[in-house]
Amino acid sequence: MMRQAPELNEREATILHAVVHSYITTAEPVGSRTVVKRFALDLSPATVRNTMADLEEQGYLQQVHTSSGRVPTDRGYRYYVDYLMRVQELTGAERERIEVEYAQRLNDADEVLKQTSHLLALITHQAGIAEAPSERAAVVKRLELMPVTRDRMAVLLVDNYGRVRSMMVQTERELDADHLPTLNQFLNDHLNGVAVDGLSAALNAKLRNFLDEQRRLAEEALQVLSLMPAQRSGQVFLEGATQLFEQPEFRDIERAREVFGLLEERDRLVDLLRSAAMESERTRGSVLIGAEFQGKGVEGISVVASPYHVDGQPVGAIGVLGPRRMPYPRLTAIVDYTASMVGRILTRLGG
Amino acid sequence: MMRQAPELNEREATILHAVVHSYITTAEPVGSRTVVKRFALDLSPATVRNTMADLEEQGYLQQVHTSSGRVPTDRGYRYYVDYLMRVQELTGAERERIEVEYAQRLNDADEVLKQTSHLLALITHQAGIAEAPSERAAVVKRLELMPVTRDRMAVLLVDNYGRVRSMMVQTERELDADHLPTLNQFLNDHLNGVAVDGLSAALNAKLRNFLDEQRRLAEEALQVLSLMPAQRSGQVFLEGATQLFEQPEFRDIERAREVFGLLEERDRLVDLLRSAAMESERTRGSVLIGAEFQGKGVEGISVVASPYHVDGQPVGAIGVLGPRRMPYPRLTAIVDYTASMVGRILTRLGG
DNA sequence: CGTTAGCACTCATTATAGTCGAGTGCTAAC
DNA sequence: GTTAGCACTCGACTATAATGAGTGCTAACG
Repeated sequence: MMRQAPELNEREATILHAVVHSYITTAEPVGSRTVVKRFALDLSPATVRNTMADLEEQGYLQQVHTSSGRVPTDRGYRYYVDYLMRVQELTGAERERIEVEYAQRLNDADEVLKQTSHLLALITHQAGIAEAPSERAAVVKRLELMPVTRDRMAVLLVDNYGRVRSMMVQTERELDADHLPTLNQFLNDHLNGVAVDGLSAALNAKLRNFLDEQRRLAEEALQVLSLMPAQRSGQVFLEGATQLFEQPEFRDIERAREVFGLLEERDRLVDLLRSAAMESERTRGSVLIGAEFQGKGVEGISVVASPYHVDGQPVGAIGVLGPRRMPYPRLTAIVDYTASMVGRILTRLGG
Repeated sequence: MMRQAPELNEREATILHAVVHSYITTAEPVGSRTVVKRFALDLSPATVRNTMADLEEQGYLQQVHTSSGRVPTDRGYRYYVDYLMRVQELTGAERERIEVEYAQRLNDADEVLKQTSHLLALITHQAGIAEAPSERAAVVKRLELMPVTRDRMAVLLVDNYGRVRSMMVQTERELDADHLPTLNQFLNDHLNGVAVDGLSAALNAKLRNFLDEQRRLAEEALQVLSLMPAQRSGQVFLEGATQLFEQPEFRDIERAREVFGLLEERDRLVDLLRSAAMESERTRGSVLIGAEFQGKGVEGISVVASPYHVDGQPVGAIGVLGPRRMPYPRLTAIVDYTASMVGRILTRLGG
């Protein structure tokens, strides 16, 4: 039923599990009687009380006030997530739901991830977050210059995620329209497959091999590329934030305000999502709980996240954000499965 | 000091003005003594009480409970906005602040409007909303087909707002790469200046004039254009929503939830913004108050909005959303001025 | 010695009552 | 028409008590 659980003996583990589980579902502090009854333990409440006191002393549980029931601490949740909770398989219905959601035509990575944040919000009832692959790390599939006005030009770039990115460039001298197809041809011949933020470097490296006409083209191209604005990092999609109001922990206005403030600042949000996704290396489940966001200025929330991979490389992350009291078994399953879906779809897109 | 005020006699108007003004700044129900003192009226509280009772009977004021001070009703706010409030000139500092905010390089309409929502949120302390011009109504500046893979092609479109829109199109048969420049040339020769959602129609209309080679090109182009996905209507930018938590009317969780729910549904948001902006024809100030959003499922909020114009045509709207108790004189001034800025900038972009 | 029954104790929650004061409506006088 | 005076209303705040869920501790039990 549960993994090897260090530090705690079996009874302690059982009772911690019971408390966390009960609290997750009811949002009420858990008393000794409740534990015995709900989990049909063959123990008396008094015994459970003793164990609970031990768990409190070790920092896994906490009383909201003397003589109230117990509530998990961050540490308690962490232990639960790492060692106690049973991995929950997705039901057939859930799996199907996800498949259906991705069945429609999705043309590029941005659409896929927008859809993902929507899906996550919908089925988890938490805030769904999805970070698109960084534009910097993307690879050029196609590059094209397109004159717009006499002194402005659009640099158009299709990357391996199917996204088209356009940047306006102010050109110094007028462009020779007839000349452009040649230049475009040149660009595509030499820059296909290069990482977006390495375009200039790649061209520079090749420069010595070029002669005459080719060299002239390359220099011209370099000039344009140097004018390109810096690439943005991956866009973040967020959906379902309003659902957080349903959670009793956010009925307190100050709390709600803190969280919504966080959600509005996309930089901090990505930071959090990434931190959580990286947890998957260190601990199980890619879960970040409460105060584990050190110095990130938020407390009382958890993030369940998972990186998604394209060609074996992690290129972005998705996840959900909510109160610490979250149904982790279900959420980790959903997030992991969805992340693998996203990876698969993006890989297909890139081909 | 104030315009011709129908329906109400001078004293009533003065007192209504005083009550609304006071309530807007303090968020506290206004009593007769307060009115007399804060506005140095040459009347006794008792007289004011009588007039307030009259105003209540006529539906301009309201008591939150028997023997409490008065609070404006929707109707009261409406009268205040239409007839009583003094138009407030922007201070030099405010105006400069706005100019500075737009001084940086903004390459296309989307950036301009994103910046606008940010600016509005910042200086009004309400939620700032900005709707970009509809992509449908935009005019083609430049159109280009770009092969991506063997059977997929990007249709790239630069519009008169500097935006580049790209759409992936699945092509039936393989594209002849050498042939593409000719086709692109053809498209630009004939479709420049046409509205985006009228491309096919425009080409169809010209069809009979073409012969041979041209006709072949046109038919080819039509085929591609017919595959283009439908244009989206204008994107909405929203910023500063979190600031609404500061307002006492949104300290009630249920209220906050309602509003945030609304803000998350972009369709309803645009709808509201447009309704409010259109008010500028019917009433003064482009303000929509509380229950005036008939059947839109929101109460207790107001929107101050203003359309912006490009080439004399209204093509979008900007505004702010907050509680009904808003500093209308300042907000209408800011929103109007900002809207004219946006219009000016977009016009310049389009040239 | 681990487990449990019993019991005194704590503390959030709820209900009840009382006080205070801002503000009203009404009446009568100016 | 205006105003002073006054009884009245009602939310906000405070105090007090009752309730009950749940605890920690002690002593007895197997």
